[in-house]
Amino acid sequence: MAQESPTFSPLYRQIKSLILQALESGEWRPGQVIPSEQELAARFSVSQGTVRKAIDEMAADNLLIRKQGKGTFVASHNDPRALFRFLRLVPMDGDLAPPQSVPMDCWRAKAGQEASRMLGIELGDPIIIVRRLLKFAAKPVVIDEIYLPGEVFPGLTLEVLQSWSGSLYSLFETRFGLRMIRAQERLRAVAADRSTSEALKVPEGTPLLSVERVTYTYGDRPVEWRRGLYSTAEHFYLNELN
Amino acid sequence: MAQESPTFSPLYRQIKSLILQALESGEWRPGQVIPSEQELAARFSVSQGTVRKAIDEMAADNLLIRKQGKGTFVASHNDPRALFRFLRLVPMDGDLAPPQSVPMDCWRAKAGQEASRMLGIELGDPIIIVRRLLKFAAKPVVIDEIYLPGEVFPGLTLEVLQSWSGSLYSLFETRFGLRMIRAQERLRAVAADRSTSEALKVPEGTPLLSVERVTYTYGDRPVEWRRGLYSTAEHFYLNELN
DNA sequence: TAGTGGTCTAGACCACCCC
DNA sequence: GGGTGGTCTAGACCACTAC
Repeated sequence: MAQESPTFSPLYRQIKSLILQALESGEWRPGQVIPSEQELAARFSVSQGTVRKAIDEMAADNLLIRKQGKGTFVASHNDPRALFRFLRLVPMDGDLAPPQSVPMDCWRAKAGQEASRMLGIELGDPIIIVRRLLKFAAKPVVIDEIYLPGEVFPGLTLEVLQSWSGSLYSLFETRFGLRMIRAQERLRAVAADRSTSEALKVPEGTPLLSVERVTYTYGDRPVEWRRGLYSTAEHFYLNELN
Repeated sequence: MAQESPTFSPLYRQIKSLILQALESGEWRPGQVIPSEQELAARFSVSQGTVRKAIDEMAADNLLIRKQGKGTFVASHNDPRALFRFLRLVPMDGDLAPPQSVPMDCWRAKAGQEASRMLGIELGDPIIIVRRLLKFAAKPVVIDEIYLPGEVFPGLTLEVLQSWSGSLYSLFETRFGLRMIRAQERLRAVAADRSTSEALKVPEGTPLLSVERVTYTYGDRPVEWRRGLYSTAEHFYLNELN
């Protein structure tokens, strides 16, 4: 008889969003354990099974990582397994060695039409632009141009980038407390222009894979827009379809 | 004290593989309902919760589709929602209308080096090669060359292809009882050769997206290898990274 | 009203990890 | 031995669909 709420949400989803809030607020940091399922069940006054289902979904979303016998951990880009989560480039023959990131340039600018739309900020807001090279086995394969909202990355300079040995997202997470959750990539084929061809050491006009990526943090907030040009002479972009 | 089995498999996974077997054997066909969770629980002598967990995983794998109040159904490529499961091409501005498939050629041949390796068959085994165009809004965007193991597709001819109005995989499923489960794509950028440029109506040398796909049916058995050349002037390949 | 999947609970036991 | 996540069960109730 009672009016059902038109936006009915099961208990475990409410628990999920409470845990999400705690993550967002930094109550538990990347790499750390979160409380056990029993503790969370007590804290939220629900059964362990309900907490379990919430955590199940978050583990499927790559937000948490379960380890039997040890506990549940906040996912981190410092984890070496996270390195290839957003990088789908694979050498055509052989081994999947981690690439070397070579920051080449880093400067400040004002957001133009496209950057403001992609990053969800106002026209003219401060942004940071990074140019960097990705090398596989000492050979240049990708040139990236990365656009970041200036307010989110205070104090980001070329020096900071160059002195960091891990991945870019690992730097963002450690230094700016910003965790990348998901991304969307748009791929096209383009011809190498002069400066790109020099950077990647390919003839001008060579077909390259253009990969535009928008990356989101908690709450589906876009915090990075980048365009990469991939030389696919000895590598390909691998995609699993399920 | 007892020796633990080194290949321990929980009950719900055993149930899962039993249900998988039933699917493979054709006991329930694509689009049909499978028995209710209660019935399956009785059949396998386990609790409903265990069956439920097995079905949960299979739904996540896109093998089954749950519909509250109605039942659980075998996933089918005849379902219009399945159309874009393997096709990641999206128009740059606007609407996602279903493309039109235009089969151009279909002939028999013997498997060469590459085809035999990709399809897991012997060198010289009979294969079928299909060439077809994909049109979006009446404009040619993709040219596909598709390699199929001959034994799996008896009686496949250009006529059969041309008289079928649905998707290719929907034809395979309906006519040959073959369900495509997952696929792996390798993307590169290449330059359009003469014949491709004519088919896609682009200048020779235009950068194109080369998409090589291997598609698998039950039991991870490869049953299709195709190479598509995508014109990315007005479309892009969209990929979600989670 | 009856049947389906979806949620929630409580409790028992198993597998794994660390002390 | 004691803690963690992982499995399995049984039962109650809710939400949705069909008739």
